[in-house]
Amino acid sequence: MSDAEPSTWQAVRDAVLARIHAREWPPGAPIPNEADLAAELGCARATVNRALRALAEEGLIERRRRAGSRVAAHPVRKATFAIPVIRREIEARGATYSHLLLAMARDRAPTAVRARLGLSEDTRMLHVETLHLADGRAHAHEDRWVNLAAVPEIARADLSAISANEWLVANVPFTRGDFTFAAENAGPTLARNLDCTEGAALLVLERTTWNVALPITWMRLSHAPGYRMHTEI
Amino acid sequence: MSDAEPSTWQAVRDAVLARIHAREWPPGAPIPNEADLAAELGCARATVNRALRALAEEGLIERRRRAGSRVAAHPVRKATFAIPVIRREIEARGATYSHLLLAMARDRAPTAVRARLGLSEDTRMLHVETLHLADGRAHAHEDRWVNLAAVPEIARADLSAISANEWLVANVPFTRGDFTFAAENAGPTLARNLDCTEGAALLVLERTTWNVALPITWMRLSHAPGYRMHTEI
DNA sequence: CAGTGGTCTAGACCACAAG
DNA sequence: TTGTGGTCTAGACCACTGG
Repeated sequence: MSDAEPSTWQAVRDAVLARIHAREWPPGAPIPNEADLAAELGCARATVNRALRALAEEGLIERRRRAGSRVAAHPVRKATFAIPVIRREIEARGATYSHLLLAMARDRAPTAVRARLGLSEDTRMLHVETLHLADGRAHAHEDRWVNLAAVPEIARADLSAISANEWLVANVPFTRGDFTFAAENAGPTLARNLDCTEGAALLVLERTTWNVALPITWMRLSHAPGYRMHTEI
Repeated sequence: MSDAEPSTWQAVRDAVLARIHAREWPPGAPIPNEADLAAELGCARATVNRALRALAEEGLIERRRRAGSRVAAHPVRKATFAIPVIRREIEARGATYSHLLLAMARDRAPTAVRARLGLSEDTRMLHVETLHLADGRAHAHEDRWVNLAAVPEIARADLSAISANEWLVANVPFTRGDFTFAAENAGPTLARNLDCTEGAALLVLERTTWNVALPITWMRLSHAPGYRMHTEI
């Protein structure tokens, strides 16, 4: 039959993958149970389990107790984006990073921001505006509101030396985040900051961050025109 | 000390997570080795391994043989986007899906597309233009080139009944994909197709797909203005 | 109720890279 | 060289859920 005893979970994964790709097990079809597969491939059930779990995490098969495993009918492949510190993202491209602290003040957050964070009207917040530069040219504009009740220490940080982005990543743990990608036309202020024409299409990333149930910060990152976010499967 | 015997890998994961969040093990700090942790928490090393592997996959810790595990200095959290069949994405929002086959013809692909796929100039390709609709309103415009040498059967498919997107997902296995997100201003043609103003900012997704080394298809999906892609960590 | 995946264990060997 | 993670095994029990 197949090759001699795989016995490593990667080999089991590849064997299953091969049958899926060969349409021996077409989309929607059931896969033999772990015990049978283990017997057939000559390895322990735990090894098969490890392989099938990996495939399930990739979205290629679906597993349910008692119901067994089947090939995903609609292979929802998952693309994963790394959300790094902006400085490191820029330096990874071989460019030089710098940033400008455009504004920083305690203020009352706009209703939309408070709603996102689930905060009441009178919560004290810190508003920080930062321009991130790559090789001296505008890379992205960051508009951020920080919940001072959750992170009072940031008021004493020198955000012109370390960007708010990096300070928060290094100093404040978070457990949950919420991301939204959108495309927006540059308004007059953003156009000036990003040194681009008004109306240019910008890739905008909005992020809300919590530590368990405690809202930490809301951020909107507007990238300069031409920015492309890339990933592979 | 800590709570009584976790003994489940999620409990081990949470215990480690708690110490990381409490800065007991700050970013960059080493974590005890698996054997020690297992002894301390009163469980098998395999259980600790399972927990630490999960944390490593999330990007919260870094593991290296012989060097041990340490808390990630720059927690590169990973946001994963599901890339579903467009019809299902729309139906999941409770809207009704439909699509229009705008154009379909054998043609020579533009240089840029051929370059992306690594194909020679005289490769026969199928060009398909599709408009995806949600509740009858334009959702996204799909511009697609399919490598006929890899997928000859698609020439006989009725792409007005099943979108090329869905037909390919159901009928052609792929092993590797390449994604790019960008923001672009709508040109006159796209503006007409998407029923929006010229210059509107569009979220554009480009995707190239291979089966092992065989190029399958290149696609550009331009979403109507206002579309937001969302994910959580 | 019973079959399937989910997990834990104890022990073992291996591969890799830091010192 | 040697400590650390990576993995496999055989056996066991549990949790969930479909019939």
